[in-house]
Amino acid sequence: MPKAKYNHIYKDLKEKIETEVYSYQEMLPSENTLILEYGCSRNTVRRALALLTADGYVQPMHGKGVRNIFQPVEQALFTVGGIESFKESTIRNKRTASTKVLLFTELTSDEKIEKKTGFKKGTRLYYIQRLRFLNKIPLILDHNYFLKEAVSGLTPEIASQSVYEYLEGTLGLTITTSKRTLTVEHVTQIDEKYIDLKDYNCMAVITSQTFDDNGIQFEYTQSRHHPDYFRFQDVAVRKVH
Amino acid sequence: MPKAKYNHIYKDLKEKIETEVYSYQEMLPSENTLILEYGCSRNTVRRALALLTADGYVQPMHGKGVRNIFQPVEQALFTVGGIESFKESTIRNKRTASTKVLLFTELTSDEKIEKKTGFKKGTRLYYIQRLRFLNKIPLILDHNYFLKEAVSGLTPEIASQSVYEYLEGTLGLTITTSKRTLTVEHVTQIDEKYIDLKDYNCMAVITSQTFDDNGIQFEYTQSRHHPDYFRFQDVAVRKVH
DNA sequence: GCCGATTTGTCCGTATGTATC
DNA sequence: CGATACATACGGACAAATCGG
Repeated sequence: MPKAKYNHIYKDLKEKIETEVYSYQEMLPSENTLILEYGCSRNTVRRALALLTADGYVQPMHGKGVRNIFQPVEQALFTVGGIESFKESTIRNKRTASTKVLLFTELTSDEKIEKKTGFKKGTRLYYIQRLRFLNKIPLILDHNYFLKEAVSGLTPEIASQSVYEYLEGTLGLTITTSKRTLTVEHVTQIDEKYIDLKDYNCMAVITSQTFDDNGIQFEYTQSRHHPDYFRFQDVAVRKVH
Repeated sequence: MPKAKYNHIYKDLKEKIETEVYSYQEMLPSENTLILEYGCSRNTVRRALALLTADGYVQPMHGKGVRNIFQPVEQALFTVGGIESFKESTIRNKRTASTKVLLFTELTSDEKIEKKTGFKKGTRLYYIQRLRFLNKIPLILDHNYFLKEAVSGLTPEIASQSVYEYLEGTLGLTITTSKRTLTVEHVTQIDEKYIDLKDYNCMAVITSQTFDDNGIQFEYTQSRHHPDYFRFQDVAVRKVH
């Protein structure tokens, strides 16, 4: 599917870095060397390196070279990073997962919902509550709002499996951009009802707006995580100098 | 001095989007139009658009155009985003800020510290504890580890102002990459001693490793935030398709 | 459904600037 | 000073997706 040459180079270098073909703080081959290795133009090599830079894998140094600054991290418990579904996350985190649908209903956006979710008043939505289990333990409570016209045919059965697989596989929808906000909030009654938080009185909350490849927002989700099983990772890079 | 042309175009378009010269869901001018407007090559325009895409401001659609998907968000309380110092954050969040240095000391990294911070055993470090006030209220507790050889000349006085200003201004060091992990943790005795958390028994914790433009890690920081005054924002974009 | 025009996506080759060694 | 390496910019070519007639 992705035949893009720069993407191939990106993945190849990424794997070499992860498997320590290049070790921490070591220099990668120069751009000119990589051009010869991969038989491509300078732009294509630079594009792959730009992706690695954005991932925090390497650091280009003007006039000197490109340094590997990747350090393996212990994937503790449940780590959230780029765009991926719960199912994909569990696989990457090597957990067995399951989902219980607590509520599956339809509603129409009003002013209050519009302010919260970004869906214009009058829009038809699915509202779903789901409880997520990792290794049989209930750890995450999801509140999903889906744009009905974009995800028609959604059923509780699908919601208990992977909604994203349905959207991407069956409907041919492409998830592209996700804007996320992370906060820490007090537990609610419904949190306590389903999740054993021991003595914690708050949860890690990710709210996200997700857009498809037409720039249409089709999802708003609030995902409430057990503190002990939550870790969010991020790399920030200064633009320009 | 950012004289880069793509950066100028990026900032110009960004401002036009923020001031709603282009409104939400509207198409931006086509690449060819922008080439004429800015008098530059296609690559340069595309580079600016790529930055806007990474910011979650626009979404390019193959064969159709580039859509504005920017929505203004209410900057509630204290929002964390890209790389910036506490001082820069407070300015952007329009707060008045101050800092109290609780502890300023030197130490040598051992195995335990190496595992936590990434600084090799035997490395000389500054260890600083600082309390951050917003509008006179203590809200953030910082534990900083700085690589001594990279930030020589650091004093408690500087630590009570802006360390980053000292590093970038006086020492000519360039902050480039920051790897961050966000978790929710129980409050500690020292948290409770300095910060009024009301009935919260946990805090939002950002741990970060920061690298300079030589790819040298010069900082490890754990920043503990009051839940009511914490918000972390992020945009994730799918690579390839 | 077809065809041509438009628009974004990928890739190439080259030139010039700037920082490092 | 020259060689090397990354940074920016240009112009051109072709592919792929979309849209209107």
